[in-house]
Amino acid sequence: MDGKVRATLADVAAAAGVSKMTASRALRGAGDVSQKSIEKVRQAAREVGYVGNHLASSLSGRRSDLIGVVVPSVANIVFAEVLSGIAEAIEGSTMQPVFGVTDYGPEKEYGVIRNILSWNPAGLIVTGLDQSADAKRLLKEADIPVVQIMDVDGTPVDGCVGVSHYAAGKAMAEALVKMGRTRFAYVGCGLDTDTRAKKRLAGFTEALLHLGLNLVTTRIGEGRSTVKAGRELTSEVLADWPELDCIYYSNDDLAAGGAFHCIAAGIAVPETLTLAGFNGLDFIESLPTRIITSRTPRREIGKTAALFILEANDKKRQEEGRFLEFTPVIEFGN
Amino acid sequence: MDGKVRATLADVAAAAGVSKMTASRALRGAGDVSQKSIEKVRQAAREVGYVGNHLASSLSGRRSDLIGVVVPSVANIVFAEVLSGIAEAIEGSTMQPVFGVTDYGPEKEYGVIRNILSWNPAGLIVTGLDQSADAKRLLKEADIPVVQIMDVDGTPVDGCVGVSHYAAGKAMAEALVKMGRTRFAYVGCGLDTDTRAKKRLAGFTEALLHLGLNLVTTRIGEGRSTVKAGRELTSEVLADWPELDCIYYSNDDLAAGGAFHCIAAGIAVPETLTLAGFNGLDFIESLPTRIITSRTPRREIGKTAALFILEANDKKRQEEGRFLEFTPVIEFGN
DNA sequence: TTTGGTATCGATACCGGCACCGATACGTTT
DNA sequence: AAACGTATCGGTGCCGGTATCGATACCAAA
Repeated sequence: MDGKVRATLADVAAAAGVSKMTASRALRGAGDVSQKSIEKVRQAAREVGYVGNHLASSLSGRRSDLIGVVVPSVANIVFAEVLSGIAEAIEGSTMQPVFGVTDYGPEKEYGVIRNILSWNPAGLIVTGLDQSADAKRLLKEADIPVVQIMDVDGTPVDGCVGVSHYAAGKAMAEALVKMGRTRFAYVGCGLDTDTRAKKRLAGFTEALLHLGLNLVTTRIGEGRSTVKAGRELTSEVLADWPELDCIYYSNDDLAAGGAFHCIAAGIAVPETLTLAGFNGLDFIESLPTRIITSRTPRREIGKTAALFILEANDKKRQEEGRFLEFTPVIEFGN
Repeated sequence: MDGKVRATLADVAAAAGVSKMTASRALRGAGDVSQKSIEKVRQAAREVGYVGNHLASSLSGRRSDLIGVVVPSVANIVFAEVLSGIAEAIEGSTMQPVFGVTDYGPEKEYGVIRNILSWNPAGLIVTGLDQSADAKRLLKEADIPVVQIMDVDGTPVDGCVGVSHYAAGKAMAEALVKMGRTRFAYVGCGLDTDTRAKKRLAGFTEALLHLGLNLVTTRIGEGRSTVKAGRELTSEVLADWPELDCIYYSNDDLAAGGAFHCIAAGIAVPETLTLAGFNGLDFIESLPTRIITSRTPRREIGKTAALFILEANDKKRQEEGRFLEFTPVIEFGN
């Protein structure tokens, strides 16, 4: 169109016959501009194809329109839904999410947080409460709203939205015992890095103990939690312990794998063997067998966290870090 | 630590007893600095806790370390895996992905692209080849590497990585006919907005026609593609057309729902009824019934697209837009 | 000694916006 | 007519880096 490079505010101002400042004010709806000027500037902006430059305005206005999001993985549908909730919340605003993936690695998490902070984001959403001490210091000194999500078992740096995994594990144990189950196995994957799954397991065994019961066995797989792993681990654990009447999985993916094994092996679920997972993934309810699960409001968590940040940016005063705990609902299927 | 605000390059320079320029060069490994200065500056940076400011360097260096990513949805595991591939590719570089969600809306897509462009990204990855004319103009004039992903049926603006959905639909039809299927139904969701699903359907019916066959019926659901919708639609379509021996779904989620219906209804799959989907989602192979699917390399697509952009940024010369077509592999399960 | 080359460094001028404050125009009050 | 208030606008100076080019020091070559 105009040859080389993108139009700047100066081009718009020149085309409209006003100063840069007036053009700037007109375009972003700041006061002190006549209606006539506003229209002239808008028209000029359209003509030259002005797009604006967030980098410049963020640098100048010492507050960017970027929201940093740090998650352990995006290939996991749970975090994808969190992202989706965040995207929903900032829809309409000029905010844009920029994300980093930690692969459940604390050192990598530190690097990602550092990197994202260097974009001067308006706020930061990070997964979990168990960052390294260095990372927490970074978050504390950042002087922007920080929201830690998914977990509430611990001390948040600032804001916090999530569920108590410890309580979720406990509640599930109690529900299963109430159903008459007594011979439990636990099947999980990647427990060494997934601190939240560990908290659920702790709550689960604690509650069992309280009821005079114990886990018959525990089987921890290598690698990521997948349906396939769940199917294999279930097959293995049942071969060793055929007397089990209930398996608690670290999440729904594994539990679904267990369900598939049972269908293939002709095991009656939930009569002979009861399966329980965590998350309440949507497809669970369409499964041909009943899986018990704790439904977590993943999208709401993302949405709420983003809203916390939007709010904190609106009001000058830096409020106390906001806190919201959701309680997972146990779904028995039907 | 130092009281109010983050340390800047000037602080580092002062602490190291050199000029801003020398500090800048030392920290980013540009030449023309003595080893001694480099160490002094590094030490000083560590002491004052320097984090850098991407906004400033991007504005100054007229090239940012941001990669824009535009996807129709993140709640869909397919695009989540694409993001995962992108994250993997830029791991180690200073690049950071910033993403926008279009919800399959062309106007919203235009807005998102515009918004992301205003961050002066180093490159842009957008889903599909079927943007609005306005959006395409934006992409063309952006003067940065643009990679359109997932689809190759059409004319890319610049780079392109994906699969031919038309060919995938065709290949699936041919494979199913070869297996002896003759009475086909098509079940899909959201066809009005999902242009790639539409291309698969076109290829599928075209191939059937070529083989002297026709779709017995087509059932298009409202809303998003979910396992639940697949189960319901399958139940409905089988009630109306019990003679069907094959259903082609717009994707694997729906097909899995179909499989669950068949398990619950006691229909022999694949003997009585063959089910075919699209995507090759991981959990398909663990299903207790065999579903046929076209496996697409989603993570590779994301990774390759990001690599295209990294490459284009390395070399000064703006090369021809790069192009890579993957061929989906039909998996019959086993 | 003079010349020339290389390695190292710093001053200056931006990048593209926005905050701040002063200037101007015009209508109103006294 | 003088003084004042309000609405509208523009100049200047940064935000925190980097590109560019010139300056300086030091050593080898002529």
